[in-house]
Amino acid sequence: MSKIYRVENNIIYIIDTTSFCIKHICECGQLFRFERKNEHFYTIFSQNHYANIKKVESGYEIECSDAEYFVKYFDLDCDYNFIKNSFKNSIMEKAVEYGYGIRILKQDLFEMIISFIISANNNIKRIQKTINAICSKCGKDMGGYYAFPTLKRLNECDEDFFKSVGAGYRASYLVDTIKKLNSYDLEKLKGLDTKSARKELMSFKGIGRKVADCILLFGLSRQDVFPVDTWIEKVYRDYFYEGEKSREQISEFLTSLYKGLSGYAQQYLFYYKRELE
DNA sequence: CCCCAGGTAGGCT
DNA sequence: AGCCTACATGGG
Repeated sequence: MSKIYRVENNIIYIIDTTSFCIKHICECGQLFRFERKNEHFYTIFSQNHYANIKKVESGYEIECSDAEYFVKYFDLDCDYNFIKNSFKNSIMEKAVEYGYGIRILKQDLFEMIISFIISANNNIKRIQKTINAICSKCGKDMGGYYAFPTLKRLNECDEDFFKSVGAGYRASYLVDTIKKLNSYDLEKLKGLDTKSARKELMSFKGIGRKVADCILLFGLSRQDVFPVDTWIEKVYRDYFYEGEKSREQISEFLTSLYKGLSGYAQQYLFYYKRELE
């Protein structure tokens, strides 16, 4: 496998697009802070960084605040062709063909915790709106865009504030979890096995099995998880059905099928199902 | 009026 | 352990 990118003057050039499509990356539900300017130009915000991703004839040009950060963020050294080729059943082959350019982003852990608490029983449009409002009101002004707020800054926000930006009944969960995070070392999660880390995450308000699995996948790069939401429940019913199961049981079942590649499989299936409905 | 959206918490058996 | 329901808010 040869590199799919090179870096020059803090610009990342994607030179192999067989497993890189910015539409797929942005619209498979892993990321809430992005702007689609047009078919060929997206902007992504992560933590206190930005990236402008432009489609060009030879691939993509990524002009950004920190090339090193985004090489890691886009998981550019991972061989997605190998991953895609390891899925053998017909539904996965269709899903991979459809979302060929998906990559699982390596996002900021704290940002994932706050974002996915907001995501519960919510729709993507409103999740994006709420998170953007939190950034513009509490995030550092980076000159043209806002950073995701720090824990210290969010600690000053009360329940009424989170309701005012559209968090709804999740506002109290946010306040409670932010308060607990003040005396919690998130770094220690990185040293735990997936089950233990999940158990830790689920001790916070607003984090159940599904939200925990999203945080594990997108914030801690754990691939042995299979977040089950309404869409994956439909996927189970339509393509994997073997009797009634709870969402947790579906997650355990699909993880037992896809093992260390579960997270990837989940994203291809989520994107496929959601785009086709 | 209903149901749904990347579900979870709290209360009940 | 499982099952039930309320939960803010906006859209179809």
